[in-house]
Amino acid sequence: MSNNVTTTEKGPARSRAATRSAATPPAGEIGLGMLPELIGYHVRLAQMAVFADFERSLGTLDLSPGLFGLLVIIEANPGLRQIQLAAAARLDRSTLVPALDKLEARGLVERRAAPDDRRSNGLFLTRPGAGLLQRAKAIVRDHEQRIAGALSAEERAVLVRCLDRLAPEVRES
Amino acid sequence: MSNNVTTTEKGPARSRAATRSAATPPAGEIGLGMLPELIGYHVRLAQMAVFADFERSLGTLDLSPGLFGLLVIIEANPGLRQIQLAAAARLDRSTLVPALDKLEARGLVERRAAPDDRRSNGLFLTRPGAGLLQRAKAIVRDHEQRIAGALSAEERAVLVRCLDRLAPEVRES
DNA sequence: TATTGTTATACTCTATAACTATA
DNA sequence: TATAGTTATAGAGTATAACAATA
Repeated sequence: MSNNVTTTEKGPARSRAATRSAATPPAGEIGLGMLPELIGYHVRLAQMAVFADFERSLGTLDLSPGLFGLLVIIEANPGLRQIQLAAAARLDRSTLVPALDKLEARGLVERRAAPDDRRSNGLFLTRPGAGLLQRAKAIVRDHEQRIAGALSAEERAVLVRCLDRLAPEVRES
Repeated sequence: MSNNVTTTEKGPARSRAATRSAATPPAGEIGLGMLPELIGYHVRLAQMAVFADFERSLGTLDLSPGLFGLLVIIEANPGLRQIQLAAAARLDRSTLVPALDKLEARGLVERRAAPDDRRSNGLFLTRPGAGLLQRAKAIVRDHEQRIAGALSAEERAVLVRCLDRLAPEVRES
């Protein structure tokens, strides 16, 4: 099996690549080789497209996808310690610090000294933080409908189940 | 509808969150709020897991996923111009320069002055570059089997088709 | 004037290692 | 000794703006 130069496998033999070995491949006919056969390639493109919409949507509130995720987790777990939040968000604890600094500087999140262990901080949403998050969640639900609008509820469920089954060995964490 | 603190929606009311407002949520019970309802969340986790395996696999050859993709596209389109490669790889042309510098410094890729337009370079794999790419492709095929091994051929096809239908509006490029 | 490749620069996200204050 | 948070630092990966050579 040789590589496809174009995406189509069959069809009449085009003018051979060798015929124009030093020439420029015509625009619009640039092949991607084996890349479209790789699931990771499609996952990456989907990620880029979904995140572009996500970022543009939340940009209204000056929130990144990452900061939004932190707010959601803090809301679901009031009093969470930084190290626990880092684990839940799959970040290093040092990565979390500047992110929380931003949220705290904007008055959305509060670090309260933990009563039982003075090394730790308990994390809480402030009232403005909770309010902003409610608006953000509404925006994110709109985003979700926009990006997945072409898929039925069943297709979405299948998609998520397939995604969750990818690279199981890497996920033992 | 209030937010779920844990992932489970129903079930007997647990000790109220208010009861331990300043306490630490027990480890292993950290909820993720609405995040698991978002397709983008699962896409991102899958991306991270797949890329981790991809990077580890190709690391053997000191190749990143990005550099591998460039080699594949050049192989499929000998003589490609940098601006065309940038478009195919969805990179800015300025981003491509240091990547090609790396590949050229390792003797894997050659920039040849284009005969018809002296502003442009035609890109070609060297013989060692083509050889390395063959080995890389074999590694990547193994990687593909490893990450998608839990999915049938049909499931993989469904997954890819669903992924390609996400965020269609953002993809008009 | 417009385009190709390049350079300088900067921004985001992330991690590692070392420090501090507690435990 | 070990852990929670912090700091300093660095490395990918990406982009924008400006420049030289060429069209």
